[in-house]
Amino acid sequence: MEQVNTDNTKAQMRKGVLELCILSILSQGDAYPTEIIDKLKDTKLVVVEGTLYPLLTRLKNTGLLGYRWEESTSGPPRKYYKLTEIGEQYLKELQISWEELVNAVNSTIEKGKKL
Amino acid sequence: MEQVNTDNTKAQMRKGVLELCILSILSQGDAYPTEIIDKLKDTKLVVVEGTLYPLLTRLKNTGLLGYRWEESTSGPPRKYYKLTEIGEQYLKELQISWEELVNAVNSTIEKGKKL
DNA sequence: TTTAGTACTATGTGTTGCAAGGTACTAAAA
DNA sequence: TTTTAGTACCTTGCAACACATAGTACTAAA
Repeated sequence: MEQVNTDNTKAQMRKGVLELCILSILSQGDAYPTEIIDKLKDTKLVVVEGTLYPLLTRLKNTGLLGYRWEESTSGPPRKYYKLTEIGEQYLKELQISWEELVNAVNSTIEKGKKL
Repeated sequence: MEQVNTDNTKAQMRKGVLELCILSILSQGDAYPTEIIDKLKDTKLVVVEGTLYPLLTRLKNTGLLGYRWEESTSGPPRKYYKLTEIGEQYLKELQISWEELVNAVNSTIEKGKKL
């Protein structure tokens, strides 16, 4: 018998929506990775470096993000990421997909609650 | 430059929530796999056999589901899955996790839309 | 000159969704 | 009787992803 692992499922649930959240945050203004992690933490979405950095690189390589280096007075230079025009369009698509998913899941849950 | 792949992200978004949806459907009453796929399709969540069967086996092995065989007059026998008591409790937890996720993501999106 | 804090990067692992292919049962058509 | 269509279940192999872990490097204060 395998173990019941709620935490694992919670982690799985977050897959995919991270991309949406990161693009949303960057639509508010440029940000560097550590800043993004803090902002996600504010909304109860805990993401660690090992997750965020590869994801940002992926988004950059697909042309959704650009970046620039900026000096810091309190440590190493920061890599500020910025939403490209393609990224903005893509974000709108993802927002629609997200709404559709929420509706689909909620309608399934609602049907269950009726009985 | 890699390709921008919306479909892939959509698929990723659904990860984890499938478990929630399947348990929700089974909370409405016992069902066999093909039936579950049809019900998910009704709510715009397309799931294929290669996804569902391993998932059902996993849920059974963790004790969240049980099953029984039932004869059919129109084809091979059907494997009816049923939510166990542990499964019902687990479903409640997942529903809470889902609500938390929706709130977290929506608050991130909302902040973006303000600017 | 050592320590603490900040920041970015790389590697390896486990889980998962899915495509593709396969088996087997029933009933109706050829 | 054989073939075809419909239904249903199952397995294998792959690619993507999140994460743990470990490492490098810069600044400032102790």
